[in-house]
Amino acid sequence: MSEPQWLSGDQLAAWRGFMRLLQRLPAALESQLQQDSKLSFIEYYVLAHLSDQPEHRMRISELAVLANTELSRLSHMINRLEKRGFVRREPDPHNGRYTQAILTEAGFAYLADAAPRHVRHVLDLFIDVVTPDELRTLHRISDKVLARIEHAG
Amino acid sequence: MSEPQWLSGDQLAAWRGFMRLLQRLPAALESQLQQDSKLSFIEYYVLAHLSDQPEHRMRISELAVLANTELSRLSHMINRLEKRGFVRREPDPHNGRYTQAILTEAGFAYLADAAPRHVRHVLDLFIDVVTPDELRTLHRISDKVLARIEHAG
DNA sequence: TGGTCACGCTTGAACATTCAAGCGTGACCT
DNA sequence: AGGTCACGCTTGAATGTTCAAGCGTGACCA
Repeated sequence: MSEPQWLSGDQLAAWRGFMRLLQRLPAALESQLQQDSKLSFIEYYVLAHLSDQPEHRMRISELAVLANTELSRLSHMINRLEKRGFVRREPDPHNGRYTQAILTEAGFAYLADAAPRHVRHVLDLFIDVVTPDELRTLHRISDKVLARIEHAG
Repeated sequence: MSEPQWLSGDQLAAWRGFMRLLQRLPAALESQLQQDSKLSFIEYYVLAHLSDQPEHRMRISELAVLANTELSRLSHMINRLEKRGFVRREPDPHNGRYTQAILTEAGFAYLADAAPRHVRHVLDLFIDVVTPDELRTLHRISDKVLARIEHAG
């Protein structure tokens, strides 16, 4: 049995290929980030999202949504980033219930150093390999499937 | 800074959408498998690959390649699957250096029970959402990017 | 036959993530 | 003011993964 007969041959082949990509692409990017900057994929994007914010600060729960991660995981992660001096916490001045994560100077500098290599890798492994038309299609697919996932979940 | 300027606006939007998919789709499938069958994505595919083999058995190192995982992780994983009675180990009769993982009857039955729901979910969240043409494009993209990754790594 | 080596796999410790429970703050009601 | 509640976040234990080291087997060579 293995793969029940509800996917056609073509569908199955496409799904398998895509699943492999789902595994490999993030792994490849992680491994570059890890090697060059000792950051996991998600740590990188946490720092990146913070650096996008006006004051380099953001409520932890918002950050969790953007980074697509559970609050608990993010909280542990921020502990580690705090230990490394890249981030610190502060209670939200407007509402003591919230906590803000703030990118430190050191964190910003670290990110600025890591980013070019990471982006180069994204270009090398992905963007440069795909035609603009394929990229558009992929974008459309992503949006549709994501909508389906949100809607189902 | 955050996202350096080496991706155009369109590219960046597409990449972000796709990254989100990269996160969400596996997570959604995992969560279904976990809930319905107490299996992780990768555990499911380890069992599935075994069930594909002639005797429901396979060398652990080959399985690691197919399942896209490190040997060590797989070894720990097989320990757990062994404890659950889904898999057992045997030295390869032809070469004592190798070890085979073998799907037990119970493991096969468990997989057979889990599979339909999983496949249904794959159809629901992914296959049914995408046109045949889009699927073909995605297949092509996957192959190209994977080739690039292998080639680079 | 014995020595060395590469390789497949395992192991245990370090590290990260998940899960369930709990703490503190502010909102709302009386 | 005081009681209750929902929510944001944290915490520690359980679980899973990664990393580095080690064991055993067979290949190769003398």
